Amino acid sequence: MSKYEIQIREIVNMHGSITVLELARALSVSDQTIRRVVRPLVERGEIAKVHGALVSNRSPIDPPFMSRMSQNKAAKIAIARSLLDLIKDGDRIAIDTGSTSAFSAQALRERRYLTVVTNSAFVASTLSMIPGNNVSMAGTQLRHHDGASFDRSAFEIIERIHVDYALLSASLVDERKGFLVHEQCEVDMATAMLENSSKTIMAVDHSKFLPQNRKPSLKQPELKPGDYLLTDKPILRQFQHLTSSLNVVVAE
Amino acid sequence: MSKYEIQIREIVNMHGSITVLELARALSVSDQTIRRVVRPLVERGEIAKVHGALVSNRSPIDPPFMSRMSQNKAAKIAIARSLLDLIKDGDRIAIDTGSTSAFSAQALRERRYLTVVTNSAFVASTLSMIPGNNVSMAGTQLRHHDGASFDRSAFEIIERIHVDYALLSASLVDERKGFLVHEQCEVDMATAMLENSSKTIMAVDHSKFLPQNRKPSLKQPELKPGDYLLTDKPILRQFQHLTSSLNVVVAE
DNA sequence: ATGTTTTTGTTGATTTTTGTTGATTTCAGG
DNA sequence: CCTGAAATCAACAAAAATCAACAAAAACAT
Repeated sequence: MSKYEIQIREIVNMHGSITVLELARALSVSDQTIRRVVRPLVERGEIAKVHGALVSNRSPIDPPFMSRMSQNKAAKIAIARSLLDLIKDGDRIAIDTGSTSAFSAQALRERRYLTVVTNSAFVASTLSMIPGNNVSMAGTQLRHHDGASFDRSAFEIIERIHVDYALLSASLVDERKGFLVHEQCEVDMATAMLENSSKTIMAVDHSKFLPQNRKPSLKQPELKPGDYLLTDKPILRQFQHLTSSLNVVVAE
Repeated sequence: MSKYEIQIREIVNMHGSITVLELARALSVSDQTIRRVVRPLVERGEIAKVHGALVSNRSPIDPPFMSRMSQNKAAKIAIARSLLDLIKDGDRIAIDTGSTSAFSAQALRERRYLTVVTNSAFVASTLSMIPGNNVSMAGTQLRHHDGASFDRSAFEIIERIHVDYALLSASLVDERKGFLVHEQCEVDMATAMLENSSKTIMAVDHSKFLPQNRKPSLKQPELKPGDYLLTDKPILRQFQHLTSSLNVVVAE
């Protein structure tokens, strides 16, 4: 491993795309050196190379958020549309971060006079443009991978506004432990939303019921009897004990 | 894959549609090169092509409000792109609301490690997805017509973060009174941003120099000598006294 | 110090990309 | 259906990027 490796990765990712010659000048070495150092990086797939330039494979075009958004797109859109059966004009709703929520926000553009509170800048931006809506963005500093906020002010605002529904999501549904996510701040946010809403809507597409490579371990707050579970395929037997007290809505 | 691919996708998506020749000029290459680079993109379906132009096939999911603010789109895009000459990787910038700012945010996706503070949910959402950026959303309750916030917390956050540049806009440039907007809260926000930045960039397309049906009456804060004025046509004689102490940048 | 190993820069041959020219196609309007 | 302007395509020459090989420099161990 060369001493330039870290710098090169950093610079390439920072620029998105840069020519070998520019990089050579930046590090004051010859272009040939850059080529040599870069070769193993390319082989390992850490950065991509085309004739004329090195390009970061962390493409700014479709950042992680949007790419996550496109996984199981059809299912998420179906779920988002079935949400429209629950949410009526004038309802008040808290919406969490996540790709399903992003699609839900798109769908909810059909509704009017919504009161929305969310910690996702994308959701806030989408729904704030609708005339008649009253949208509050909770939080200040935004995470770069999904444009969501989890700072103290985010919680203060969630806790200040009481809503009819909290729209939550999860990364994995575990047979024994229930709805799981990756980060504690997400649990905290879900808890705050749940506590300040009359009913909770948990939206998880069927892929969340399948085993995953990156396993989340943190448990979402307990749903109340009568809360909703939105999904896109019938609940398998081994999960039914989790959903027996819930209103299960299967989209499609 | 060519080294221009990322830029081409970005520009095409930003414009919605653009001719091959315009794109060639934007990247300072020949039209033939564009055609060659674009061919595989079209084959892969990443952008669409018709006789005469390249058109973005992005789902309506992506630019929710870009279409609504399509007045003088070309001019605003030109201004946004010329902003890239001023703003470098790692700069700190405050961005106000408005369509020019929205286009600027799109353009600034090319930059990395920006510190951004804005009261526009759209700008915040757009730039927060870029890896390395540090984006703060100022404010909570969002106006429905532009997704911007002007509540007390918005000002508190603007005043807490000092930046290199404040990117401001105006609704009309008046020969005698200078840069005008419709609402007092916009003036207040502009003032707060200006006071907490080293340099101010005022971005107004040429249509703002023409008489308008709905006349704004409130005066934006005074620019400092050495501040920037970005526009898309040369300044007419009768306005030159307003801009004499400024760095005027005419896009295109 | 000395010899060995590794890294780096230089050179010229090779490959890829780019710009230019002119022929061909497409489109809009009579 | 025809015509002129604009867009596109094909082909070739020029420019730029890449690669391979070798020599110089630096780092290392003894």
